[in-house]
Amino acid sequence: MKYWLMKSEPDVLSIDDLKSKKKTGWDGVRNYQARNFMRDEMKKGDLILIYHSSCKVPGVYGVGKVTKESMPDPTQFEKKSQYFDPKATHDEPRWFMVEVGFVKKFKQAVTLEFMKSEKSLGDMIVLKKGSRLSITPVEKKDFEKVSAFGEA
DNA sequence: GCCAACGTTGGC
DNA sequence: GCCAACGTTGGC
Repeated sequence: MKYWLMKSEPDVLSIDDLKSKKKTGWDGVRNYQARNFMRDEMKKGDLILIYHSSCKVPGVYGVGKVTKESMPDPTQFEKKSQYFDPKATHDEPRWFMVEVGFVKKFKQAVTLEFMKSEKSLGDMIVLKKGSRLSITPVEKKDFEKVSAFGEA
């Protein structure tokens, strides 16, 4: 089993949205590295730190899990979608997603500011300067530490 | 709103 | 295949 961190803007999908929807297709990712993680590496049962970006207090707000593995992202075929990709075909989809289920919302957010101050989390990719990747693998020890902080 | 960092595109 | 130009991300 692997561990991941997935970014979302709370205006688009917040941890509360995920809680009320129970699960959702993680559509709209248009970055090849992130796509490859979803297409090839994320497996059912993997746990996910749900991170909120582009908001007042960026940080990890809860935990999700992979409930369905790799499938074509339907928004690439929808002409009216902002994620429409004219080069994608049903025979050869370009973009893939996984389905993410709600696990829990932390008692307290583990903020970016806090994670930066916590030297033991220094290896996390999301903390690296200039890191824009919206899906990143997370080490088990870091997942556990962040979870512990969130539930403290 | 600014801007550094990064990814993608396209001319050559 | 290089790389300049452009677009996007995301913290601040």
